[in-house]
Amino acid sequence: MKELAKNYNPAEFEDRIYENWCDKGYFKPDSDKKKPAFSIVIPPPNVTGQLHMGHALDETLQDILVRTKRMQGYSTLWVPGTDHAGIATQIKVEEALRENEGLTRYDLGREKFLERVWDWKNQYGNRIINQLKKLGSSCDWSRERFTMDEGCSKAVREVFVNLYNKGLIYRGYRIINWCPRCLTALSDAEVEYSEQAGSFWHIRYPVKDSDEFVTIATTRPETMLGDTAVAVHPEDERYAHLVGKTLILPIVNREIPVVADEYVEKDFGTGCVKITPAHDPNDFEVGKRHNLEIIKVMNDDATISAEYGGKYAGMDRYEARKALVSDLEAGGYLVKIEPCSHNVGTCYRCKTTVEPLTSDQWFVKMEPLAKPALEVVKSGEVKFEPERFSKTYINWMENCHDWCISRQLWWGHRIPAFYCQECGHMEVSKTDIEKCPRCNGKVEQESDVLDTWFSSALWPFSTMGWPDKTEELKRYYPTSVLVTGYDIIFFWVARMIFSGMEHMGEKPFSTVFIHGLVRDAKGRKMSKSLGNGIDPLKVIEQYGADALRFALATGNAPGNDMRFSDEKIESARNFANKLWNASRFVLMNLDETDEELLAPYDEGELAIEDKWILSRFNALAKTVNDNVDSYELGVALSEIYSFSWDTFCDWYIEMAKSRIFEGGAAALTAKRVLVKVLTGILKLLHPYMPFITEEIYQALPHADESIMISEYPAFDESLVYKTEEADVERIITSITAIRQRRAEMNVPPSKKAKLYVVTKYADTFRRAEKILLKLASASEVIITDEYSSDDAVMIATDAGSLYIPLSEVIDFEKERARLTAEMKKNDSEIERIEKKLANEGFVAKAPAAVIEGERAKLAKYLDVRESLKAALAKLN
RNA sequence: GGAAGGUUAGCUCAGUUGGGAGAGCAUCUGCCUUACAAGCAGAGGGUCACAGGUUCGAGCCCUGUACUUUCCACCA
Repeated sequence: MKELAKNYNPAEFEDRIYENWCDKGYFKPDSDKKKPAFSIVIPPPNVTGQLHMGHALDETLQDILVRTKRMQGYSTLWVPGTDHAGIATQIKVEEALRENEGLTRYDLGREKFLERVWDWKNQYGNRIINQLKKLGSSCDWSRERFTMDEGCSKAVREVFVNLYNKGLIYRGYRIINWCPRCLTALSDAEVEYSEQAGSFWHIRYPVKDSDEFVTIATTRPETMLGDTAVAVHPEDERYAHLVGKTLILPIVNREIPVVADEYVEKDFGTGCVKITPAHDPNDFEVGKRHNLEIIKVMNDDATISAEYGGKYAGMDRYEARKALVSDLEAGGYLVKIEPCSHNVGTCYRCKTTVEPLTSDQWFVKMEPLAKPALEVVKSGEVKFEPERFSKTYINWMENCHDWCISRQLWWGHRIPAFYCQECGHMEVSKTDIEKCPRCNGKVEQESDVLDTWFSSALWPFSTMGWPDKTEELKRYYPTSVLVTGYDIIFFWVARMIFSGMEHMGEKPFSTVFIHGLVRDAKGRKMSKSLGNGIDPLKVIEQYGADALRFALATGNAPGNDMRFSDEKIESARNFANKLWNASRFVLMNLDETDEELLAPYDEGELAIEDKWILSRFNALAKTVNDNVDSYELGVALSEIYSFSWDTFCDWYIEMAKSRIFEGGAAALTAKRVLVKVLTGILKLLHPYMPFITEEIYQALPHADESIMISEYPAFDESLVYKTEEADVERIITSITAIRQRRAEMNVPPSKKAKLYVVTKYADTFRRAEKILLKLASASEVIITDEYSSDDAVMIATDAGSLYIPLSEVIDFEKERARLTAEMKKNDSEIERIEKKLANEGFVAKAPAAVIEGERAKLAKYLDVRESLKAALAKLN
């Protein structure tokens, strides 16, 4: 038997334990085919990223599920891996390149630059993986994947070509979201909107060959360089006469028509809208309807183009805006400037204001893919937990536009389209080609890469070897549950679902377990710019991974955001310390052999408190299992917490002490029960706090090589002891009442006093005598039919009347007042219940169990009344 | 404009089919009781946002109001 160190110091054992688990191969799925399968694929963190609290929460929840299922006898597979994170990674490498060498990626060229990114990936790719290990994650590391590894890349090509051949991927000249900082197109999901203060410029456009003007209102005057029409509502009488007329675009002096389109709101602004098809999604649609010219006035970096910019060419879009406004004013075209606030789209990676512009891009046609993906959620085949997030999903899926998947980056999966330099033919191919299949001319591959999320969407099956028909897919697909934050339902969850349906013909997972964000103590989002992020690794260093996991897993409901604070982590650490010390106590009293301690006991030797704690533990096992099944991990954990601390430590250990210190057969029984229940607690807790539970388990007499491969406690019918539970609850009630009275009278525990008990549960009190002596500061327990003197403190409980002769500290006047007050309160309770039971509606309609409960309560209150009556009679 | 959530103790939050509200931290009192002061024993503290409704019974279900958070869409 091992002894535990005097103080709980997680840093001493966490790494050692983790290494051992890895060495033993416990994280690999059990090959036993008879075991049911349970599988999870990790939401792959960015390969160059660093562990943050969001990961820590996500990992913790997954690990809790995986470890629980593993102990419950499932063959569990948890696939780890990382994401190449196109834009994010490329930006980082470009920044380093600029800082260290003063170079841009163009200086290096595509090939050389990509070599640098791979170097970077190889340098930092392990960092995040090692950080995940620090948390205790029980992933099968032998199956670690990367979204750009060979297998995943193969899957990406397969999917791209299949979708292209089905007409679900197409190339087109459309208006898209463009980030002038990242120099790439973005999907709708990658644009974040933020409310910004702006201005509403009212500008006059003269009507050709007339003195008339129309006044348009715009928030983006600089785009007027690309105006190709002004639109009014077809039923707007104010402007009906102008429809079909021609306007002279100020400054530019280009002629543009007035068109009628229902898109225009008569009552907003001036009722006239300038139409810039190249730089506004709505205008683009209007332009299509009226066959308007598309004039793109901006370059990729959002400077004004030389072709259409005139004197503004080369200016940044905001510079150009300023210059234009001032020129308009000078020319007498500016009517007024109104302040207004409007939503501006920004790049989700760099927060630069996106520029809508027309461009040649690749798209995924969403409508046909969305259909089955909606069906599978609506039918409940894929369930969101909590349920409300399915509405978020359905709403998005029903309204999403085609997905722009091409990115003007270098880091990513290069789109497998090949353009013939001779005949212009485009060939989409799973394998690289060099010659045009039509004219044998030289081909060049599309330079764009795919959206990062294109490959993440395939993660549940690409990591299992698809497109090959592998054993893994057969056994572990669909996966059991996906654990992720609500912030990537659109980016990732939705796309995995339609991808799974399309390519596998089956959902990728049965349940989507959604969690919220981890915020700082003040409720703010943790962010680099605020500098309020809490580093999980530092927390682990200081408090241990178990404390971190506990703090993250408890105290909040599924799907809700949570705050992380020192107070929370300290409280978690304190719990670990409590468990540590309770275990130390048990261990320091074990001097028998492991065989003796683990030997099955005879039920007959059990004391009532033994049966009580076994029965209570059994109920706990049921609650924990039930709550895990319904993804209420926080509830499960807090049940384990309060049982361990309040029930086991504060009551059972204290009760067991008298027998333990006495020695002999009774002591052995007590020790066996202590070991059994403590081990049970450790097992239930192991998925939540894997390290400390293993460390203690190894020190205790134990049957399995490791706690993580032991069997998870489950409800056991043979361990229900209703009678003993009620008996011990009565004793606890009595002890609590005695302590309460003594505390009120300022009698220290060290001052012992006799305890006279008048009760109908004499046998129970007799069996609990030693417990009462120890926990109720009794010098002697006298069970009697009647207590006749009037010199004692009287305590009325439903278990009986308790008398403590402490005449020297008693103020009889106060005693009388207290007992009278208690009587009054008790009577009002009696009255309340009697009234309830007299209510015909209640008796007729309430469930039998509820009525029975009320009757039992009434009986208790009536017992208390008897006790109080007797006491008051003595005082009067 | 649409949708979802929140409003419960001083603070942060639980509260799972409706059956007289809980935890952690904080506060107050008393304890170094041979596992633990990161602890032990007690105590105080809540018209469960507000107004109606359903029900024998509502923190929980329904309607409305107020404040608040987030997401989506967007009228230039």
